[in-house]
Amino acid sequence: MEWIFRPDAPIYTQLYEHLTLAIVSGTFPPGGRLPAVRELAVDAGVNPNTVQRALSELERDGLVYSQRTTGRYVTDDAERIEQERRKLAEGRARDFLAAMQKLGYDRVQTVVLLEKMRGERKEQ
Amino acid sequence: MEWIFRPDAPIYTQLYEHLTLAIVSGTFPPGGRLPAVRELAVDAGVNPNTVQRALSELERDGLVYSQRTTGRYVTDDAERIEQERRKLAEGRARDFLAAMQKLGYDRVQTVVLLEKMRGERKEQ
DNA sequence: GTTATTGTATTAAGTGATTAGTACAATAAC
DNA sequence: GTTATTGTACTAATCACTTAATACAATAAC
Repeated sequence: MEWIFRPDAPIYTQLYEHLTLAIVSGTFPPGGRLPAVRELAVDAGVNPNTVQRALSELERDGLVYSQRTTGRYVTDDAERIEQERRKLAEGRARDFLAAMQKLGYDRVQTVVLLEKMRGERKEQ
Repeated sequence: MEWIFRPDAPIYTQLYEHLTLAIVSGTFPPGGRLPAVRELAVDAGVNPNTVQRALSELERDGLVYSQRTTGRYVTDDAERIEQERRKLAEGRARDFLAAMQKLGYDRVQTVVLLEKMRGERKEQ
């Protein structure tokens, strides 16, 4: 995994987001074991505590759990993972619509804009 | 104007965004004079320099200009303002589509989700 | 039962950015 | 020409947050 950190946000935040996406998109499959804290830390070139912090948040979200001496695992609950994916998507959508509304775009205008932007994006 | 600042972001940033929206949405009309730095500062309950910083960014964007002793004014150039509004909207849309793609939503699914969220939002 | 590997807790240091204080500069108004 | 009002510049202090260092705890493996 390629770790590149922007300087404008905390490392642990970026780790957290990367890992969340990796789980939600299936890169780390349900029930699978994650690399150990120290392993991830070496891999990413950061302090173990920084990784620990990111993983704690994932645990808080219920996406991973830890077993004291064997390591950390992605939750078995595939439904939970899918639920998280939907929750993240709806949050994004909600924020987006609110921002567009503040800019004076009603929903129709918003969708029209999205359609107009077709072709700009890679693939999809 | 009601100034409420969240603790999770710099005040000057929030001022900048508020003021940008006020200009772009016509609350501060083109060519109109803005309140003085010290006036805004008292109104918002912050240090004048904090207001100054936000206004500097607006100036950098070309949305306002200052005349040394008479005050600051919104640009006359209505086209420029509309251009900024579009630019902001397109930026939001771009970021949104990118985030949704990372979550595994293609464009069709994204629009479907937006439609499904109708009724949740006030007015519009 | 010893050891190695795992996660966890606690504390401290560093770092950077935001905000405030204060003084300066320009000019419109009278 | 004086004054009041405006924007501007510079420096310093505060503050909060992130990261690192270090030590502890649990248990699987042998």
